[in-house]
Amino acid sequence: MASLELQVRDFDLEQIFECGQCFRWDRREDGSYLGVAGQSLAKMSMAQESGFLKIELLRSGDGEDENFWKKYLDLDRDYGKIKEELCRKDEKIREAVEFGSGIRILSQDPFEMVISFIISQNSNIPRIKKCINSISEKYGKKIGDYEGRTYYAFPTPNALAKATEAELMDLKLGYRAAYIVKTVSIILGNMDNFDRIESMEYEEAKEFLLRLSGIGPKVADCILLFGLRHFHAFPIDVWVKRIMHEAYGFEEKDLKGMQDFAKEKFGENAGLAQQYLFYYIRGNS
DNA sequence: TGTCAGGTCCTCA
DNA sequence: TGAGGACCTGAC
Repeated sequence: MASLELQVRDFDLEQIFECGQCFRWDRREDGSYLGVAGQSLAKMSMAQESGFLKIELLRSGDGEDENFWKKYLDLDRDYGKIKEELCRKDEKIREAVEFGSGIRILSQDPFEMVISFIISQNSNIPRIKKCINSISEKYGKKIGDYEGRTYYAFPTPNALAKATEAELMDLKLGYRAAYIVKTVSIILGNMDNFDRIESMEYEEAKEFLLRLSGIGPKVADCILLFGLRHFHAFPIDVWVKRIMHEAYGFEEKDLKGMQDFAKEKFGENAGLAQQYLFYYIRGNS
């Protein structure tokens, strides 16, 4: 079994995996995290020597080498500098940054993000995780067994195209089943565009996403931030509404005001600011 | 048992 | 345009 040791800064496994950006990692009793990324199954823990992350590659997908994990964990970005800039903005964001100072934005697969965040609407994290695991088990490629459990990769668009609405309803996706069937069909019909979505500008990518079924402004911004690395995307969910009301006095309906404010105040790092604020309000209420 | 959860879509003024 | 209700399901 291969393993990697990577030097990390501004890095906290719990904060990264519990800040709501991903649904495929589970905390173990010893504080390590076990999960699937791409076609790989891995276990992550902090090495005794502080500042080193240990990644045990329990099953490794083709080409998913050290560079894959560096990109996945966004290790080449200087979060220290970004945090410093954000902290200068005001007292509230400074508190939030200090509270979640080890958060990093993962670089996840765009298609997986599309489906995962359609599922996330009007739901909660345990249920979202269960639905994503069910979909992966039924339509994804088997990765391997570990400690008595079988792990599967998230399905490709072609594999998920085999799913019917009734089958997805059986997996307890509820009314989101119809959205997924329609969205997968639209994506497969526009594969040329979807293939180049990672190189699109924010506005073009968002416009494309909003044409899919079951994707509104909030879900689109989650996909843009967590799957397409648009760091200024500022997803506004109920928690962000809450903290924008408490910290900055916005009416909860005033989404446009919040977006403009975030763009103006946090600029190109609005998405990371959103994660700090989100993690802070969830951890303090 | 009822409420609410990381929203979107549809209808109707 | 924007407000308000419907929508699957399950954790709490």
